[in-house]
Amino acid sequence: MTMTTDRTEQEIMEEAAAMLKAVAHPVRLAIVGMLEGGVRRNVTDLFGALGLEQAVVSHHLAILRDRGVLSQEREGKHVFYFLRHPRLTEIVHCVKDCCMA
Amino acid sequence: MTMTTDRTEQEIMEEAAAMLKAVAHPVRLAIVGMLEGGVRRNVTDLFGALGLEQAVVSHHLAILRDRGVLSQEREGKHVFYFLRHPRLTEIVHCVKDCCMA
DNA sequence: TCGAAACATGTAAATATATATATGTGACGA
DNA sequence: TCGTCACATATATATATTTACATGTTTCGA
Repeated sequence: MTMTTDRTEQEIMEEAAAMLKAVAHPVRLAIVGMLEGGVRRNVTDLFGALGLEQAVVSHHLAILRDRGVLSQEREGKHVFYFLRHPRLTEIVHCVKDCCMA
Repeated sequence: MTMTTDRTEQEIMEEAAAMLKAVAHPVRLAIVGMLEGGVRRNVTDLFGALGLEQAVVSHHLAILRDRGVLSQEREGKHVFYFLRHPRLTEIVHCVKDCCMA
């Protein structure tokens, strides 16, 4: 008899909220938006486009990675980041649209 | 010559992140989920269904109201809450799905 | 108009997050 | 193997959020 990890609704809400919290920051929201459509971008690319310091962006990338939003892959000297769940850009569009309206 | 309030991309991201932050909490995520489809629910109804104290739920409702997520309307002794932007439940579904996967 | 029902707000302590800056580490080429 | 490019992590302080609990306000019916 396998023990399925059926989380309670409350546990699911806690995990979902934790992931959402990771995205709920202006810089991190922008990063997620920049990775739409399965795009992979390295740190230099990202911090250049964002106009922020490298350490700042690395810090935010670490938060997104640790909370399950992003994955990373090294290619030589560069580390590329991409969305673990491509659907997550829906959140960016939805919240931006709701803000504008 | 009318002065259109064209916010910078950064300002939009800040507003969007602030709204997202309001939703990024297990209790508030649950509340938003309970208001899907234009449903209106009063405070007694909500704190009963959530199994939480009245003051706790009122506190979270105030955060959601102040950040533009919910609207309220009084009807006699009851205050009904509902989503200002019905689309926001998309966020609940999206983040829950991504968490499960 | 008094009391109770329904809801809101205030306060304080614990905890988490943000921001800035400094330093550390891994990979590659000369 | 040494230097540098690309990136990660550490640390400290400031600020915000969470949580719990107490108290305040509004509305309606008796």
